[in-house]
Amino acid sequence: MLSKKSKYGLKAMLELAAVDAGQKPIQASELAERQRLPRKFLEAILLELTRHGLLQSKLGRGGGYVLARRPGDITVGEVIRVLDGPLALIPCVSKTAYRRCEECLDEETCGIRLAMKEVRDATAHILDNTTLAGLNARSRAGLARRSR
Amino acid sequence: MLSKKSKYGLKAMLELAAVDAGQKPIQASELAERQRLPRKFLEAILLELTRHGLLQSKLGRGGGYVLARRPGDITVGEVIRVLDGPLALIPCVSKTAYRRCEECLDEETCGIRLAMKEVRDATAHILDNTTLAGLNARSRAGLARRSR
DNA sequence: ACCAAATCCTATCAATCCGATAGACTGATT
DNA sequence: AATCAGTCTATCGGATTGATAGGATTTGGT
Repeated sequence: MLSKKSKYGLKAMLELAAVDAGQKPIQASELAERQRLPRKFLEAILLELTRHGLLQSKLGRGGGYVLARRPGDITVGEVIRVLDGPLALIPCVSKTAYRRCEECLDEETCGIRLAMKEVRDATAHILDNTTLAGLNARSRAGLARRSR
Repeated sequence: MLSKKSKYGLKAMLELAAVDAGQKPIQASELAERQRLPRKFLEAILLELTRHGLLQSKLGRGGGYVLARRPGDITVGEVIRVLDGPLALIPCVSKTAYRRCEECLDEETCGIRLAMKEVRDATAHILDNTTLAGLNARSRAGLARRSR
């Protein structure tokens, strides 16, 4: 399951991407309100995203958060990896955080591993090619279609 | 993450599929030993798989477990759904167990939902087309390649 | 009839993670 | 100085996870 942490983090990032005048920072409280997210929890999430270089923060009055890169250059995969860890369903097929499965008798011929590798590759392919900008564009397209 | 429950369950199912004379039941203790899995925990898992009709059990002495269908007719997706629940990463894109995301403002235009739907479709496509027999065949193929 | 072997069932457990909140501190702006 | 907003630490209840214990029940062998 995708944790609420990732969900909330993505919502905030998408919101920031949608505004994207690229300049004036938006406060955590503002983001929380717009998306109806628990303020304090969101703060912790934004902090983590900042530490990992996906957001830039500005302290003090008039401060807040801005995307560290352009919305077309930040992928959903990145955000999820920061907040939830590796995409792979089992550690032995993770590219970013490989670990052996301790109870596995023979990794090379493990059937489960074969299946999970396929899943992880497909997932990574999708999420690493889905950018914030791209998602927002598709959202807007859906909205337009509905109101016709 | 794939839980150990699913992992252990799949290992046991694959082992049963590999034997597959289709007749003599294999005991939980036997399966646990061959795959080095905690016996009691595995028992509970096998029980659950039986309840959901993926295994057939035989009580009493000489009892044990047999696959309920042929190994080519049981998919990895089925097993995981029984033991871990829906494949979808968020409930609002699950086909087998749809539920609304309560904090979502507008499901139709939710960007996260769009991305997660793609992932769930790709995952389901893979896992629902991967059978126990198929996996075992690929394992054997890998083994043969190695020993050349 | 009896015993042994096996599944089935219930209860419980420690450990971990998840979602969330509180409060103090630091830095920037006016 | 006052205020605003991010940063840090600590803590919390609750749920889930992985696992074990102990017994009840069914079956086959002798």
